[in-house]
Amino acid sequence: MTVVFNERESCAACPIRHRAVCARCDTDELALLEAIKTYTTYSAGQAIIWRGDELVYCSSVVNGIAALSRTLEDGRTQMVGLLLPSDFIGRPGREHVDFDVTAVTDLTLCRFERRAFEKLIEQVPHISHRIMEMALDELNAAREWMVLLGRKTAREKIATFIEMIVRRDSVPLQTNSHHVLPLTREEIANLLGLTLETVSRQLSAMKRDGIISFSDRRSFSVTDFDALYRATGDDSDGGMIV
Amino acid sequence: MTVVFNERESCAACPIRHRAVCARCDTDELALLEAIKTYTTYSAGQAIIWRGDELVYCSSVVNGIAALSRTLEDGRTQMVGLLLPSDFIGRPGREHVDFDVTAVTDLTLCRFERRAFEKLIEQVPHISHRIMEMALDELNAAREWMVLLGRKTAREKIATFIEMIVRRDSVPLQTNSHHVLPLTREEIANLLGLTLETVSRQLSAMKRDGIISFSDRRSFSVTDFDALYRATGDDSDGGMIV
DNA sequence: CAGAGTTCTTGACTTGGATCAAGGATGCGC
DNA sequence: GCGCATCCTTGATCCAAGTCAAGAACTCTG
Repeated sequence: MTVVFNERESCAACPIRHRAVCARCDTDELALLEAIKTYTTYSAGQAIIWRGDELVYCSSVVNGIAALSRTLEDGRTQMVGLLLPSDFIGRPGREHVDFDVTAVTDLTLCRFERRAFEKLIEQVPHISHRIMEMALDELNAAREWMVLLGRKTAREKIATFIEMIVRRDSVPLQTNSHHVLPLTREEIANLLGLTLETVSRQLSAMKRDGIISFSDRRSFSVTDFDALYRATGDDSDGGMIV
Repeated sequence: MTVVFNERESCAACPIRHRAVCARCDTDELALLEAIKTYTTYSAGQAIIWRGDELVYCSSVVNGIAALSRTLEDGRTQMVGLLLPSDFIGRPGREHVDFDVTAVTDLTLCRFERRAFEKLIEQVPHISHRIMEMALDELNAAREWMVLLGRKTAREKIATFIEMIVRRDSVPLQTNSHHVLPLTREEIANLLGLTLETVSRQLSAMKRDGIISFSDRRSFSVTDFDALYRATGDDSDGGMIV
């Protein structure tokens, strides 16, 4: 299991030191961030902020998973992103929050008061440069997800999601290693733009087809990686290029 | 109509001077960009770059509209963004292009050789800071679009699209001002994750319902703005906050 | 380990949007 | 201003995924 980061440790020992907004900072710059940081923890399922709230803090995910989502008037909800360790929450320069943020698992955030953080960004180009890189990467990921939401079938969506989980856990890919679904069926549905029944049916179908097998409802392994990849509907060229 | 920017004019006279990647630059910094810029033009329908191509240039749209899109193996295509004047194309730090880029209308780009541009970014924090802002805004827009693609009905998608066009053209909003659809029915379909037949039917339905009226196939005005807004399916609170 | 609340699965039925098909409008080149 | 290509509209039919419903499998609490 993940070792929980001890809050008292310095930034130098932080598990996301080399991937988060601080990645490009040298020791002096890190000290400036360290001076204004605080940690907060949330337990699984807890709401963190709501759309429309005043944006008081910008944060990095230290460990755990959070979700960004939007709910329409009648209750339809769409997740627009999963936030993993090192991912950034908040938009420096904005007064209000644009999406609901929820803790999917138990979660630790490294938090900066927004105004102070904005001042720091002006002084420390390494921070804005890093946020630029991260935002451009996120933008790419969001656009890939738009293709999934707009054009893929339920089967392709599920296959893409499974493949994403597997790729995230283990490079290089190997058959039969064990993976955990971090989300409930309903959360998967909200991420993929489906209903929970369709998610359940497609997972059962992929099990029946010998592509994946479940040890319990949340744990699976891939039994036919080729078939999984073919089921994603992705263009075979481009997939390799990245 | 839009006045076409004369290439020979300096950056100081550029129509996107205060909105593009150079927006935060002072006169000296602008000179550095000016030294490496070149202009290129494309005519409507022309392909600019393809996914997988080597990323040689980063560019800003000076005038016209470009589209970012991705096509799956079997030909299904999804637009993942419209690029309007001042929008940025390319990802400094990446070797390859991630999405196809096409000129939707006649188009002028202000272009920088990628390597040189990356060096400049390291020297001039105002540029990376501006790209950070722009990328975070784009990310928000992409996420809003994900909600549309994942959860909205055909009618809501079309209403949201129309409302977007109208808002873009004219603030404040007024009934009966004239607007132009910059895209064909098929392009609208690819942007909204629909088929061209469904787009056509929904536009006809909105005409029948007295929400919009067409003077020709590409030009319309809004006859019932309230009904249009209600048809978007958007949450009434949040919509106002932004 | 009993009972209550989740979460998940599966079946039966419905439906919104896709697909297939035909014809009309518009624009462009010669 | 005729011929051809593109773009758009409308109708008929189909099907993937949504909805509604019931019950099974977990899991948490006392």
